[in-house]
Amino acid sequence: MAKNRFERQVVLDQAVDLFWQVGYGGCSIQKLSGVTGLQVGSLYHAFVNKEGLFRAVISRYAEQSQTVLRDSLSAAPSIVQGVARVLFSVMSQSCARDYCGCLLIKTQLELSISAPDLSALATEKLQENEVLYRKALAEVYPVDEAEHKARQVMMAIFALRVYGYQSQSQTPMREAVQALLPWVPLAREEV
Amino acid sequence: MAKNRFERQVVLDQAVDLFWQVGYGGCSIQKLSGVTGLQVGSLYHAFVNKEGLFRAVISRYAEQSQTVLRDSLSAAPSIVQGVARVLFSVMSQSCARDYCGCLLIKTQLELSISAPDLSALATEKLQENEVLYRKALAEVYPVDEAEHKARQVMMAIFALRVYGYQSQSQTPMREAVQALLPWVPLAREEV
DNA sequence: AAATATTTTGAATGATCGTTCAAAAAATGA
DNA sequence: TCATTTTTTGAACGATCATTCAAAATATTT
Repeated sequence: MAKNRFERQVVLDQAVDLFWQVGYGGCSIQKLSGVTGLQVGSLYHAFVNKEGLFRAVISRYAEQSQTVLRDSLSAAPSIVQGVARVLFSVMSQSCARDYCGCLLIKTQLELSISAPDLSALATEKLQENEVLYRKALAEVYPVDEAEHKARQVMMAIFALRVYGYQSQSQTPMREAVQALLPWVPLAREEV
Repeated sequence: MAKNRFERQVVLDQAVDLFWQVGYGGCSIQKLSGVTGLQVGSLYHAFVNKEGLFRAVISRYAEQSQTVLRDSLSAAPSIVQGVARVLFSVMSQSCARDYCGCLLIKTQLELSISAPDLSALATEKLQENEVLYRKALAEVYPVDEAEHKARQVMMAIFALRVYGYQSQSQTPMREAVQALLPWVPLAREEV
């Protein structure tokens, strides 16, 4: 059993970047070959087909962002300050020059008709994020209120991920999020 | 000067549906030929190329949705009730079986890297919608408050357009929007 | 070291892509 | 009606697409 000569995670990260930028339909196996340095046949050997590679890419992306989310929430002095930090992070990403949104949201929208299974996979991963917020918020709120607030946080992030395409600065977004989620301490200097 | 034998608006509406469902990249000229009944050459004669047809499609879609938006806001007994009606409309669309989101949002996300001009066109049209909300709200609020509330409405709609892919029923969305936009009268029976 | 198993190569396949264009059809102006 | 202009046709082009596969290279086992 000869081992792979490439590092699966490195290849996946390169594939994540390309899919993230141009979407599932805009990304060809030949382009992925160019970006990863693997030949076309090797990609098929390792991931079966384009859909298999994309599923691995979605899982990799979701896994990474869930790790970041978990760490951000647990590292903050309080849950709500953790939520505030995550929101700040999303807002600052939106203003970066090479901003290209959220891969899961983009996948959900792009493939809902032409590849419902892949769209549903992205939806599942997003729902796992909502569960993370719910569990964290349940530590300081009653469960039903935590559920509601988690949904509100998800919706605020969705809004930022879309609004980020037209916003140049963070200020209007921060004001808007503060109005939408008044229970999140965005105003304090240290969040 | 021989007249076109097809009706431009009908063809555009058919093209809107296809682009809306499968996106810019997922939509080929040959498929558009099949859907519209026009031959490939006729489409090129009328719209120059795929990008030209897509620009016309985006304008058509935006024009239609702006008309609906304007009418909804002006027909309501008050501005805020008009906003409530629009939000209800978005929520009910999200729960339809053939839901496929908002063409402008999908375009913005899909093409931000591979076709920035087309992505920016979609952004412009969305900003025109925000202006409509702002002008309407300025009739009952101070201009700066109208500006803030218009942005909040846009963000709530963005959130619904994305969250709609995972929500089965309207109730959780209505509760969330009510929490995010407490000044919008969603609770009343007649909005 | 030899035999075996696995991975990597990269050219080739047929399908589909966006686009072109000369010829045919249809509409208009005279 | 006839000449002219415009629209429509639909086959064809090269490029790119997802996928395949036999041969070569490499790793593991014996």
